[in-house]
Amino acid sequence: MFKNFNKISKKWQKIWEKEGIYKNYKKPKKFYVLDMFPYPSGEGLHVGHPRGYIATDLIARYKQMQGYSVLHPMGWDAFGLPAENYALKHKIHPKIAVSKNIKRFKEQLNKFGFTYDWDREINTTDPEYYKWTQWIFLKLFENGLVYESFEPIIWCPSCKTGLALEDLEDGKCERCGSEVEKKPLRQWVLKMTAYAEKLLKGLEELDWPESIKEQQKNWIGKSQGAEIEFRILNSKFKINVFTTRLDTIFGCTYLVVAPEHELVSSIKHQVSNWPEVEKYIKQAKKKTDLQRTGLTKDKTGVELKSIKAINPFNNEEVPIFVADYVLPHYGTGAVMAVPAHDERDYEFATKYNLPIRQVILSQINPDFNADLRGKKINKAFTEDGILVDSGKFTGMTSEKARQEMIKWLEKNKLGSRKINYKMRDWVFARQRYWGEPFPLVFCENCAKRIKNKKYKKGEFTKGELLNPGWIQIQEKDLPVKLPEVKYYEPSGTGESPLTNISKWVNTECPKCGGLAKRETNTMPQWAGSNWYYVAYLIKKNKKYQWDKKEIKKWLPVDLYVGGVEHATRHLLYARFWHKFLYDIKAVPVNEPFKKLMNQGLILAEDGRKMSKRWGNVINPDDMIRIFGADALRLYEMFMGPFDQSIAWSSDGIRGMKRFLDRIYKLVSGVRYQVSGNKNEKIERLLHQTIKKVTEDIENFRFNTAISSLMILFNDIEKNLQTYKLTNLQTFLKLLAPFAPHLTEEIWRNVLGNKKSIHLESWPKYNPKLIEEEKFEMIVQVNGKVRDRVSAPSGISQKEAENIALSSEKIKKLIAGLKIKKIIFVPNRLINIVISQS
RNA sequence: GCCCGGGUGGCGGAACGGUUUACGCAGAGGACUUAAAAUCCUUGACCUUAAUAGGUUUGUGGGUUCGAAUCCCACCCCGGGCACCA
Repeated sequence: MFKNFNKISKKWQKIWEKEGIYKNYKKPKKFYVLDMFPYPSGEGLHVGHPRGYIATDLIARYKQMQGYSVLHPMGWDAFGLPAENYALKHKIHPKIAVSKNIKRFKEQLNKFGFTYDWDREINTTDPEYYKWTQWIFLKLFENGLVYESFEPIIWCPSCKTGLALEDLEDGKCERCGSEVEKKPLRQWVLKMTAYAEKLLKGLEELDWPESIKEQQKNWIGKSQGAEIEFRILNSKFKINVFTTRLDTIFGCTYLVVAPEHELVSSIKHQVSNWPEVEKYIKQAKKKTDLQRTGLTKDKTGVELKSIKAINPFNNEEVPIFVADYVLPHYGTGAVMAVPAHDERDYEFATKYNLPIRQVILSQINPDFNADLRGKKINKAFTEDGILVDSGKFTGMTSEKARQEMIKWLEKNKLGSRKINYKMRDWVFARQRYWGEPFPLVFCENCAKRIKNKKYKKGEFTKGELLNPGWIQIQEKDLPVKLPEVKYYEPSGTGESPLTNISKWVNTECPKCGGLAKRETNTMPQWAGSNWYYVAYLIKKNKKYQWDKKEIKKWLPVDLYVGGVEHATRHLLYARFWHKFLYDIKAVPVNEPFKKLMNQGLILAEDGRKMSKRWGNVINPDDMIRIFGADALRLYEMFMGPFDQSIAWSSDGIRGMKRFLDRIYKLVSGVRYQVSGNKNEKIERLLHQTIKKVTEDIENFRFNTAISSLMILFNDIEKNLQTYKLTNLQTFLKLLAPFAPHLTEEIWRNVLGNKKSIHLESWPKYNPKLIEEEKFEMIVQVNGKVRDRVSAPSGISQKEAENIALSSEKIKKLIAGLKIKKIIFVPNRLINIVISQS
């Protein structure tokens, strides 16, 4: 190996830091480029982690050269289960573990020569930081977007905490892989569903990968339909059902309610087979969602005997079933079953021998109709069609019928238009130590006062009235600090370990001054990452001030880079909080991240994920030691398309080192023409490269940008004597964002420039200089390449024909055959079409 | 089951209606060296041919087109997401 650049790299990193070349925030145009901040785990970084950071760094440098004020900060997401589990395993306090890990991560990152402004470094576990996490929570609470719930939630028996739906992977705990259970638990829940429509709508204007938008859209899961009221025969009770297929209602032959449905217990005296029903319900409630909804599972259910519901459209009496395939938390927890037109209902009806009645005819496939009508149905027809046997709606299309039927429902006050979302409210409490404490206390006295309505108007906030007894800590008393403890193991009882610290728990009520107890649950890991992109903007002297001027200056984030795995977690949560902050006018824009890019994974050479378990982890420290930071940076960008997963290759990085060595060798060892004659060929290649590299960086096609830089350099090497110094300087500028250390060394040390290359301006290309004067014309006969001839650029079809037809090869091929037509693509090719003999 | 993304040399990939295989890696041959490493030069899919040359080839099969890796239809395989949402 020619030269190890590590000393050089370190030298420049120090100088850049000292000169503060990345902290130029005075330019009028701003660019905020953000990485998804890492979780400082005990394992340290492997070469896959920095792939996104290299890209953002490259873009930061590129934008700076284009004259932008570039903000590129970095920080640590350090609360939550992984840090706490790591601490438990290694028997050190999470606070110590976190600071140790951060130190390690920072060292590793700094070796890459990234442009981070470390003055703005943030850490979600810093009380000064979580003061504002708590502040946002208070605002949510105050505005009635937080409620206490005692519903059974998902519980991980290994992590000993409740989880949100989003924390599951394949129905198992995303952190430890354990089978989860259901457990009734006191919970704080955020009303994320109140923002469902805004979250969905906001997606439209975002420059995000379509697949991520699609994932969020599916997660939000909007359906438009109708809610219909079914009366119960001989009873005051009613059942409301939600359907998106109102047009099929004449085919409804029974109703199904979830075991949790309130109707079931309220009318149990009228149910003749109650013991049987009760048994079924008990069993169903024990199951987790996975067991209940697992795809292999057969549908089961039990009829509520002696009870009938009345279909408001035809006054038909239909039986009612309890079945666990109906979900309690979606829609009304009850459905009208139309077995002829819904696969699930069809399956259930077939199993329990219930009538199947077709009311929609297929317009596309009449065979299907013949089968359905009269004869035995063997499959549900779930598409739209034409209504039959549907009273006055017969003959309408599904679309039209849905409209008319809703009108009819609304007129007769039997139902209405309704929109439902799959997304659920966010279970926001964890029964663990290592998280943000809630800024809430419980006061018996205030609870009583609220219940007895003995309070002054305006004394309690919306949230306090919604959750009687829960009182907000005042803003001036934030942060509520996480107490220092010796033992922080989760109790497993569903109570947080904080419960045992009576000194901390017992406090004074900020409202009435009476005795109060602190909330002992903590916030989930995602809380701190919900607003960290704002935190960078408002940090000053280790403290944070909600500085609206700074926020306005920088938001939204212009470019956000990170992994796809956050599609329905962090990226949805953060958008939710942001939209809330927008509504209370704490931020000036309604979406936080304008453009999003996902980096692909870097897999180990064996094609598996890098993991300690497989012993296939590649450490960037080693790569940097052997090949240098620039070679590693360049290689990670060159490997393949940025958003695609790709396997590491230890040979590949060697090639990059070779490329850099060649550059250094050439520039430091040879004299070049300081002034030379104008060389059009070189100018052309140079300007083509400027264009290509610029466009490729804009489009995240770093691999092809690098390859065009290689093409240019190969030519420089070959024809060195014809290149001018300025040509070489242009090449170095184009390479600078990719290989910042080497280019800086050459720029300042070898070429003797005073100012950093990273403060130079980005080269511009001249479109006129790109045009070629000659081109290689492809001559095809019947679409097959038969010859290549040199031709002047811009020639007409006639001229091209003459050139093509004078080619000996072509003459031979078409001799004696009739030319049917000639296709000419200017500056590219000519295709002679002849009749086949 | 549904929704995305992807199948191109020995390998990573490039080209997204017009030369398939840019650029890089690995390989082969050569130069330098006592030798090796490093470096530099040459080479570069497959089949037929002594060579010239011709033919085949972008997962498979069909279609549109003067011309398809690229557009359309059907199927196969790999990766990811969602999953009884009425």
